[in-house]
Amino acid sequence: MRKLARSGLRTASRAAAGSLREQVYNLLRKDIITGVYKPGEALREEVLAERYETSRTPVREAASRLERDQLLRFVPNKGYFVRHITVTELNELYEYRSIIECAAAELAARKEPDPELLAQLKELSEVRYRPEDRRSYIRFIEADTAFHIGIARMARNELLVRASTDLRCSIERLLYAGLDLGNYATGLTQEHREIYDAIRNRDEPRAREVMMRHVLGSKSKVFSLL
Amino acid sequence: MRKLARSGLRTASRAAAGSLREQVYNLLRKDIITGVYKPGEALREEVLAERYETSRTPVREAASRLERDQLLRFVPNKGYFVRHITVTELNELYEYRSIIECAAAELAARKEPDPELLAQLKELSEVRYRPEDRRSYIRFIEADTAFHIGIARMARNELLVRASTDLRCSIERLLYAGLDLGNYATGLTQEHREIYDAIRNRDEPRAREVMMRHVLGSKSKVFSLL
DNA sequence: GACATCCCAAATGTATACACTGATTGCAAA
DNA sequence: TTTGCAATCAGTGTATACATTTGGGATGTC
Repeated sequence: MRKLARSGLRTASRAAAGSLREQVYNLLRKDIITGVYKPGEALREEVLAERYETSRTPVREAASRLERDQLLRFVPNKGYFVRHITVTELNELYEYRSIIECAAAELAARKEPDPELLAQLKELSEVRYRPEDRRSYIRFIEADTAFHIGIARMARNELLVRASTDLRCSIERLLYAGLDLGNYATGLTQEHREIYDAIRNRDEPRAREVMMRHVLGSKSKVFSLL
Repeated sequence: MRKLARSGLRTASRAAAGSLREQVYNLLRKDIITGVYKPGEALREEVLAERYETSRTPVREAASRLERDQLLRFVPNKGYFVRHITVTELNELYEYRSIIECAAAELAARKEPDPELLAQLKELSEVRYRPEDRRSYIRFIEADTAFHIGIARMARNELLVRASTDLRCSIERLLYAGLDLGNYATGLTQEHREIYDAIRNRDEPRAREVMMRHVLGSKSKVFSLL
């Protein structure tokens, strides 16, 4: 049985993707974000181990990370459950997001820019999606994530980068939920461009302000879908 | 050998302190913060397992949490190392701290206060320490942590509470380092009182401003010890 | 003497067996 | 019929055996 598993796809992908716990983390994270597992669903270690062709140990380590990412809830002696997002938590999420990302935008505008990062940011800010085109929407989500994390990178603060990265778990999950609900992301590209411009112009107050509008706009779009 | 371990102190403390991984996490965290392990020191899973009278499994889970807390650095296939704090990281730490804690103070002043929490905050803000008295200084550190996390609680945002809690790992470590270096914490009690007053008076701009001064003051004190 | 190669040892990475706990169900007695 | 107790079971908590990787040291050759 070991031999069989080892000889599968896993071995090939392993060298590329790192340790099993990382692979499981990435796969499980994606499956939760994209809605493969429904909120409230119980995830048992053994079942997950089978599904991802590994043992409980890497699954446990991946799951405990996902608990920190707010995607899973852990109950001692009971197991892991896909988190529900309550309205209260949604409010807290966007409040926190505005704190982190507005600070990141302001700092990104303040500090000496890395030309390469700036160029990447420009490209990312121009990614659009076509309504009704699921694939282009998914590409947009990925660009959106890279854009927002890129701003934290420009702020040159690893703790902010990490906070932004952590936030994206929850945000992407909402964006994927919006996928089935209509044209969530209308107008976001234009806002991204404004944020980029403010940062390029080293205009700190405007960078903060435009980012705040962007976050609040996203929030009200999400709430309108409820 | 198992039997022996089970019959030791551990069994008694276990029910109180929760699972072994939690116990190991708390003990190891404390030992790193208080300087039992020196920066750069390599911590091997098996050795830690012996030291805390358990096996590698809970140690691994505790260590991976401590890596997220910025107390350990993990190198694949090599192990865990107690983190050095560089000057760059110290700057980033205080920059991030000011973002999180100023936002928390402002929100705490904005939102409807919980009377019980407010009373606790008042008490905590009054804790002083006597110079040269190591024990009173340690009590002050604990009160300081509870005070700052308490403000995040008043802000009624779990994500902020968590961010503040995470920050305290690194901050406490600095405070314990200051323990051997002199009267680090002079004047902090007075500043705590000002922060408390601003929050009680629901004065948002002042809460933010006083907290900013407090954080920047702490930062320059830490830097002066280098 | 220096360098390259191979092998071994030490440490983590993973799998799995065993322990413990909490919940549920079934049975018996009131 | 209802209630309480006990036994069983499902699932995590922990320990440990085994696999894999990596770095260093020893040995051999140029």
